Amino acid sequence: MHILQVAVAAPAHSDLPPTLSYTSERTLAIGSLVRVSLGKREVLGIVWGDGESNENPKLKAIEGALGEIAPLNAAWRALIQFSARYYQRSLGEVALAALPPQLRELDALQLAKRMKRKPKEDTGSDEKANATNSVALSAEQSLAIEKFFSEKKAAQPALLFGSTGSGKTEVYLRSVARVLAEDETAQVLIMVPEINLTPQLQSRFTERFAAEQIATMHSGMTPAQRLKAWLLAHSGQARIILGTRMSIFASMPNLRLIVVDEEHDASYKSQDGARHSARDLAVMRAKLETEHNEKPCNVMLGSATPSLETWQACEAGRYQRLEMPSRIGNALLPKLKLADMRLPPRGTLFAPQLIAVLQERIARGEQSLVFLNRRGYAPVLACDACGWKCECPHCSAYRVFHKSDRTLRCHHCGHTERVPRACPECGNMDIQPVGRGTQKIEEQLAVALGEDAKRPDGSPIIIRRIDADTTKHKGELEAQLAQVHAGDVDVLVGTQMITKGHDFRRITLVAAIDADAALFSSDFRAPERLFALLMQAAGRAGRDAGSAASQMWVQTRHPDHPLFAALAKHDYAGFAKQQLKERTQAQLPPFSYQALLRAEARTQVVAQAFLQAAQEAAGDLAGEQVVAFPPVPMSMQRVADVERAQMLLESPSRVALQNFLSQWLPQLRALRSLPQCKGLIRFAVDVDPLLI
DNA sequence: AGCACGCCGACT
DNA sequence: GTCGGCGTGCTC
Repeated sequence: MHILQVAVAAPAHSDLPPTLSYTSERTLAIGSLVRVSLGKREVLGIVWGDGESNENPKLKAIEGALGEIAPLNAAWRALIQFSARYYQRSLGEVALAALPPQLRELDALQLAKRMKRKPKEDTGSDEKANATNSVALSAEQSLAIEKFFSEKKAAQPALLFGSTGSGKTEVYLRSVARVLAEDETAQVLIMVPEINLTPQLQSRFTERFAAEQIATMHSGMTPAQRLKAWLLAHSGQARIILGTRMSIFASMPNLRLIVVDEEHDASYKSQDGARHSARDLAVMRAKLETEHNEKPCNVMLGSATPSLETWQACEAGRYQRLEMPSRIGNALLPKLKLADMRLPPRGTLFAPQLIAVLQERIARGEQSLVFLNRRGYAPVLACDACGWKCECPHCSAYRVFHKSDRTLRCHHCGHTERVPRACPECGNMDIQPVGRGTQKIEEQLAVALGEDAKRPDGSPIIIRRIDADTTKHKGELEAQLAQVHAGDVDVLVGTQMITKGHDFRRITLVAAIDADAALFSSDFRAPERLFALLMQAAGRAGRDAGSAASQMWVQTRHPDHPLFAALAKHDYAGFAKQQLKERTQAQLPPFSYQALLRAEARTQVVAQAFLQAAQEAAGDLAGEQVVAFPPVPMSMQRVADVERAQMLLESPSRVALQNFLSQWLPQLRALRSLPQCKGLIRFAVDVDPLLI
């Protein structure tokens, strides 16, 4: 009789140990998938070890093994183990969440049927005519690839620092081709921030590697598609895996290369469940794969505006930096123009100079892009007489006025109501939308550009708005983008979603309506994000070599801010240097490490009381290395009638913070029974939070 | 997390 | 008299 240690989907902080012991008639390889009974139900588990465990004589036997599926390998298990430890979640929770949902639900019969079905035979036959590397490489690209494969220490992470349009994608493609050609079993993982925003990257991979099975992984897929993609990767049939942050946990037995495109993008940080950073895990995974396998696994992080964490790692020599400063075809980056918003009267939406240049572009038959670079721009309804605003009854937020169906909607809890005819407080009939939504920007822009504005052929101008509202149905985004590409649109108005991933070759002017909120934000990462956003937006313009006169306009009341000086020179390095200096002085990341403890409760008092008790518990453990700041309400204090508070922990040492958290968190469960914590709903820790 | 057991309000 | 609310407790 064998005793197996099995990881099951136990929640973060139940009293259960990391693995549960079961007996088995026959021995099973570590990493095998098994069905086990847990309480009254049968769940999927992963064999994590086979230690003798004599303390419990009445162990249950495993119900069965999923023998058709190969065991998960040691490198994968090491990644799961690391992630559970680092992000302070239970092993089972992380391990099982990393498997496709359908694998967990399938009963043995269905699964056997699926496995028996012959996987589609490789139609690409033997001539893997993959590398149709027809495009000539620039000198910078060649050098980057050579350095990536030769100069660095094995498995040292590399940053591909290439400006917009420098051809990073081609470097990814060549690197992938090289890894696949060197070893016929090799697998590569390409991660992108949001798959639906990067169809161009996806199609370039499918075209270039037409003979390869490519598995895509993202949250928009159906459960069946996810299972299929997972099996393709796990079995090694798919050698290229293209996916969002979830794909970092895919099982790839022969992983040799990980590419993280737009590595600075915040969507690599999960915002629910185990709040992991897929970018950081990619670096760790490459290291673990190298340690556990015979052949090394490399990791390449690509960005024109890297995260300051990554940049600092290069400065410190921990990462290799591959630089590609030039744009392909010598296309010029647009010239930065600042519209000083202190000059026109307060409340002016568009600077007169901006309107003038927009009219010029229209007259020349060129396209422009106008975007709102901050959230909270949504229009709210307000009463002039008594000052009433359309607050959500369940959240500490205003509901947003949707003109199309005349409703007030809360974007946090979904609460929706018809727009009231009169002010609910004082009965005043004159309630007006305030604030600037994209809808309003679109309307006002039409007014500002004037009715007499005409296209070169004399037809009326067309302004097109693209935002979450106009693209919520499938295919709408693509259809609208196609219109832009076809030249049927003169001015494109939208949120920052349109600055991501799409090339608008005919756009010669990009304008950011209001950059100021980020300049003096309490969030220390706001300038970093603003710089990246504006650089990315600028990259949308002037990709065609012919458009030497393309411009990037930014409206601001602080035109002298150093961020704009760096932006004007497209000088990320200078900007990073200045930011890192500030971060050193303030002892902020990457020069310190942070974690947040968040609490949710019926009342704010209880949420804070719990954190208060947690802070007291931290007292002895924290030592001098870890500072626990006082509890504060979260910036979104109430969502769907749940009050939220949080507490920041900071340490100059990652290890000290880790050690502290792993001792502290188990103690916190006991605090729930304190009288002042009655009504606490849940608490969770966020390691390396992006938003504080 | 599920899924039980367990003790108090409005319904056929 | 039951159906069902969600509070507390357990799962190898």
